[in-house]
Amino acid sequence: MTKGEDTKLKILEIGLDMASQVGLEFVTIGALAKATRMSKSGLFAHFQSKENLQNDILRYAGQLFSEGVVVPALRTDAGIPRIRALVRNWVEWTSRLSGGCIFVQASNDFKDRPGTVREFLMLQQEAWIDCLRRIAQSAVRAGDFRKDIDLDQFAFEMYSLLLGFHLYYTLLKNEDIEQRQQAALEALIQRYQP
Amino acid sequence: MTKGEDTKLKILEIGLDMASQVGLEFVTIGALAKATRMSKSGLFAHFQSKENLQNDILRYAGQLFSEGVVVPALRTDAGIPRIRALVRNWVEWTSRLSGGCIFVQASNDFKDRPGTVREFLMLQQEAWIDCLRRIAQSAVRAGDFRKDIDLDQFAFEMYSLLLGFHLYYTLLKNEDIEQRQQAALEALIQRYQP
DNA sequence: GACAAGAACGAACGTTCGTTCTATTTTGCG
DNA sequence: CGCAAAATAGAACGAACGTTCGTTCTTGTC
Repeated sequence: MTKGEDTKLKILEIGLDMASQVGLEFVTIGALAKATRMSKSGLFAHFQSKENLQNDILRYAGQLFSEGVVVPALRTDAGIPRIRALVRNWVEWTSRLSGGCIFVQASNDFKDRPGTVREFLMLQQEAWIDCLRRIAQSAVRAGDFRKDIDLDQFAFEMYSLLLGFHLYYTLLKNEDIEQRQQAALEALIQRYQP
Repeated sequence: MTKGEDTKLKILEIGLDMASQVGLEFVTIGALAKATRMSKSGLFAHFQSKENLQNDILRYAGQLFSEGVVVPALRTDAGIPRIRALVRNWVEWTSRLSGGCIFVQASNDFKDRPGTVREFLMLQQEAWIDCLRRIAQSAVRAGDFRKDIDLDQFAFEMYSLLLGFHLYYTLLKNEDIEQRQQAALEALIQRYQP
């Protein structure tokens, strides 16, 4: 790892956390430079444009998300245990960043901002929903879910619970919400069982 | 209605729609002045500060929300029909603004921005959740829901579905999502029935 | 230890931000 | 109509924005 790659990673780490709080558009070059104790121009040289910075932050987040949420879940037993693991990992991922899930934040920010950032976000979100779909399918194969269920419907309801958790958790600072969400998850699981 | 109040309303109307798309922080004085064909200073005189503008936009939205979502629902029969009406109104409210529900947008934007705007948003969201709770309670009284249900749990699950709808609708432009959400709502209702 | 390449810097660019003046136009009332 | 008050405009402010430039400091290699 060269020196440049090293500092770039540190920038992305701090930028990611900052973005989870105030949103990608408010991770200004100046503010990020101050937070990393660098000069604006020195930092800027790593990205050539703000759009690149935003994309790099999201790609970096995507990597962490994959490593921290999806992959570990896929290592658990297929079926309901895997679903529970995925949710647990997602909640933990969301609590790790000080502003919650960066993708939820950025999806709201960029839904009406055409460009490469939004394009990336749409792909990421589709991929995430597809992940939920697959995990439901593997639950069907494992015999934990009925065979006639609607996978997309499950993915939607599952993600909705996470989004509900996210709002209660980030804006309202609701303490009990993880239990609420877990209770809702169990009810959701039960509805899809044979 | 004096001339000043009239133009102020027009400003708020356009500002509200703009805010639903790009977020309250990006409704800049300059951009809003251009959109309303006014001068920056002429527009600014109505609000004295940007924070006032943001608060006024949210208060205006709160009024429309109350008139368009809550009040009409309260005029329908208590119980399940009222729940369905509330959801229907919320979806319609969300589709009316070109960027979706302003409160969902702003809640994400301001969750880590201390100030009067966030304070208002937290109160508004608490009030909305309380509205969901009450409507569930009236369903209990009407005999549509069991007596032993957890009202907060219902409110959470209900709002989660709306938030899921919101993301699919605004970012992913998913066409089928209203049906999905309706199906999930019916399943949710059934779980709480006697 | 010399030396090219890479990394970080400070200063400045034009633009836009929110805000504050003063001046001008428009409004509504006697 | 006349005139104060209200409403809008125009110009300017310091600060911050993203970006560019040329320069300096730091690497790693021969």
